[in-house]
Amino acid sequence: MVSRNNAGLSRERIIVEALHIIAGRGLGGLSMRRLGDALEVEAMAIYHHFPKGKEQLFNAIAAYVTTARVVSGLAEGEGPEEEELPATGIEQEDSEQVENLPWDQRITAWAEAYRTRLLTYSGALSLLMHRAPHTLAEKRTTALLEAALEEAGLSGDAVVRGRDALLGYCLGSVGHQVRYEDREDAPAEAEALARFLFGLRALLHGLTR
Amino acid sequence: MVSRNNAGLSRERIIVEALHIIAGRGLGGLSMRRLGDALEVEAMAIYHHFPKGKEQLFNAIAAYVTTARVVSGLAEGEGPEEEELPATGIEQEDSEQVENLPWDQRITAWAEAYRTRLLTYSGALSLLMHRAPHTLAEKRTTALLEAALEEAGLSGDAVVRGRDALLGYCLGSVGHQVRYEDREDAPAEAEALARFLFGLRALLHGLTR
DNA sequence: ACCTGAACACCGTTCAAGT
DNA sequence: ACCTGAACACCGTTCAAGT
Repeated sequence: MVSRNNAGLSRERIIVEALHIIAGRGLGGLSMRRLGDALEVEAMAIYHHFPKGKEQLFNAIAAYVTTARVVSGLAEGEGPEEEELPATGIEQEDSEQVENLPWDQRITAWAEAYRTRLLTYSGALSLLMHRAPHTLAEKRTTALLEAALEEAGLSGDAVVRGRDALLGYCLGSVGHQVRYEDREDAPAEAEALARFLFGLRALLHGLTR
Repeated sequence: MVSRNNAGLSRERIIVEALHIIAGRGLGGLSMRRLGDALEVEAMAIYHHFPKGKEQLFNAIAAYVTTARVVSGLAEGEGPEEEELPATGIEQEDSEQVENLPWDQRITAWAEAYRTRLLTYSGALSLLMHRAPHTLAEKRTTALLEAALEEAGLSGDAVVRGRDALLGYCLGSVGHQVRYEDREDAPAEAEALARFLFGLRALLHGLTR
């Protein structure tokens, strides 16, 4: 046993460690060799879990970041793949928690959680701009938003357009915040959240009247 | 004269060529060496115009993409720097064209132009997520949006919050569109524009009631 | 099945040198 | 002032080999 073979390598461990490096040194600071070092493994071992290399790892990170289970801090299970995942008890708990609220509170609760998740992994935000992996989480989000908007009285094209407006607003609101957060005139997080909710309420109001 | 020295190198030529490469091969396909080849120059010549290297070039690209003059297809002058640029006649013409419209049409005209610009350079969209260069164009946008919202009756915190909601919505709406455009369920551009305007109208309505 | 280690082509950047 | 060309450290990825 001359090697530092760590035997515990998995897709999720790799993704989590990659996100750790991204958080610390930025997306440009993530290299396969550095990732291997952090995992106490030769860089080439990563290719056994992501045969298509760094691009596939990026896709997996994008899927991971946009998967709801992550935000709950309950990400010890399997990591999300490009393929769909079977539902987990945890995710169902999350949605039941919210199931009996009025439509606008359901959307607001989802939006706040999504925003938190994106902010937590803000270093990976630029990965999301060109990747929309098919995940179960994405389908659930679509269903949640469309059902809520229908409950609010929307129908026809307005449902899918309203849903995209909300998805776009959340993505862009976080993007705008992250974009400006290294500037001297950047608002504190409390004010950033207040602005997010202000715009969200306005959008919801405008969509449903 | 043994070299391929092209003598016409400038910051703007470099930026434009870089955006061309990004459009063709993606952000990851842009390397200093490839950029040098496209400019018919040794890669190291670029460092004379961007002494701090690729990161500085990325910042300049981000500034360029978010500068209004570009969208008019009138970008033959000097490129935007990280520092402010003096106003140009072209930009003034643009704003006068719009100056006498009602506030909501001013915002909508700006938003459509901004969206077009971001879509034109969508390959560089992820560069914007972590860069907010101080440009004259940004100050003008801020002024335009805030003045329009005040004219609509907003005051106090609502002005800056409404302004950020609009900036976030535009960025995110384009981001959401680009994100999904390689998927089979992606809407055509006409529908994408319709969705953008639908959400924008809703947001404007909600902000001002 | 899972990981190593050498190898290859490519990359960003520095620096001394050329004009 | 502006560009070249060699050099260096680092990178992604392939592949044969080890266990």
